[in-house]
Amino acid sequence: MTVWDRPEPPTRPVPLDRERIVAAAIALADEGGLEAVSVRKVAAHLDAGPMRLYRYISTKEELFDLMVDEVQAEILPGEQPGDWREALRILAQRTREAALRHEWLADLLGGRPTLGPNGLAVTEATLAAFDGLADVDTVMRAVETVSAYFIGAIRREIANLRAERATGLSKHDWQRAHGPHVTRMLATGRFPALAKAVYDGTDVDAETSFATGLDWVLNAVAAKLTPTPT
Amino acid sequence: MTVWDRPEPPTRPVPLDRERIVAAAIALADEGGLEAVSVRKVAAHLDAGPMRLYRYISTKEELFDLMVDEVQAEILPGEQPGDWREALRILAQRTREAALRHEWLADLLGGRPTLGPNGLAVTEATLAAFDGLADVDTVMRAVETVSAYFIGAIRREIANLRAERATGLSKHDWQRAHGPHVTRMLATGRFPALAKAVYDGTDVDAETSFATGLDWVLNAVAAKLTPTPT
DNA sequence: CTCATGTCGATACACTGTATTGCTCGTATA
DNA sequence: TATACGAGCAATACAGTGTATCGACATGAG
Repeated sequence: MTVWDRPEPPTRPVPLDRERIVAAAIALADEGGLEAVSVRKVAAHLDAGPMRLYRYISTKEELFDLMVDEVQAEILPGEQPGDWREALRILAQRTREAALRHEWLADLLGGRPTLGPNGLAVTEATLAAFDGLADVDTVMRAVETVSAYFIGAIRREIANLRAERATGLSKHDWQRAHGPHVTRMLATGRFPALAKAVYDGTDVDAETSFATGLDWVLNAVAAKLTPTPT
Repeated sequence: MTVWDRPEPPTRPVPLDRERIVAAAIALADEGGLEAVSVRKVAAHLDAGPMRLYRYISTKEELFDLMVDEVQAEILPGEQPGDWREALRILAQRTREAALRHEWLADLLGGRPTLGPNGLAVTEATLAAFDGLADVDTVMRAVETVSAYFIGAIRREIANLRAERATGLSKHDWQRAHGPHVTRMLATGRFPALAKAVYDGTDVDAETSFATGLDWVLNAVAAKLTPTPT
């Protein structure tokens, strides 16, 4: 029985951990969207059988949770500026940028409570920015309001971006982009305000739109933090 | 060959239209969530073969679009109050109520542009509320900001509601509700601001939280509509 | 060397969205 | 009245999904 007759010893399965799994899932989602993430495909990228992943996650939804938490790490800023306004703005912007890097994030944002370590850290950072500026309840309202705003704004931005892409890369020509349907609807005269907005409105890029709205919301928060004394 | 020997003539398929299809899909989603909506199940509820639906929609995503548009009809208020603030508040509240009736709406809100007739009508109503109060661009920013807020807020509310429900109907006991994990994390001392918020914060019901944030955002909009004269 | 343990791969199941195919039946024409 | 046509439908099929179950097998302990 020479070496040539004996088969090589069975290769041990490549070591695995959540980090690797999540990384593979994120890679798949980054190009192909959330629906490109299937247990089988993730496993294949790791040279593993599909069922093996279920030692690390117990359901596919948990995988999504891990993906979101992983991306939250990208959002955490290194240093917190002293100015609460600046701190909040940075957090919002970084969330937006993360969503632009990982468009699938828009599908998940706000969909489930973020209780992972990084998610909690982001919440902590947000709350910490208000430290000492108001009572706990006001701070809670402020955090909720600001984050509700930017989650909604990010979702819409990504949704529009995809819609534009789907209608063949037309840049900012709303009506032609979304095809004859909207044009026809507007022509019915049943939507005068909308028609005016579409035809007379200035095309403003998504970033400034986001920043403007954010600024408004921060103004609102500021007004509540330092209530105008009688 | 008596009547008794002859089989009844083959029953003509029950007539179908988008309205019926969408209604069936909504019924399924209302109890069971979006994932309970499958082409086969919708068709079965209508005594039809699955493939028949593809005469009315060309993809499942289109079915979702129709569902959203259908629910938007519930949002449209009958009469528009003259006060823009009141008008916006009503639109936001009605959207929230619709989402509470149809929780799956939270999963779809903001996910795609709403170009259906009812969706356009809602946008029209929103824009119309600002008629004559500011230039087109300011109005656009205002509409975007307010709707971004309430979409984000509704999503979070539904997400929390589901999370609570999943952890066994515990009412407002955040830490106990989400199990030992959060408690343990808070005990690490790495999230002081969060811990303070959880332990010292007042439990406020979702509706007032929503209304409060909405009010703040509306304040911000108001400030931009009537800029303080020098 | 043997045995227990825990992990993995294979297999299986119920189900998904949708393309294709050919039948069937109501209608229009000859 | 007989025939051809064409639309709308059901049936079938396919590739893929998430996940339960189970048998084998390598690894560590005794």
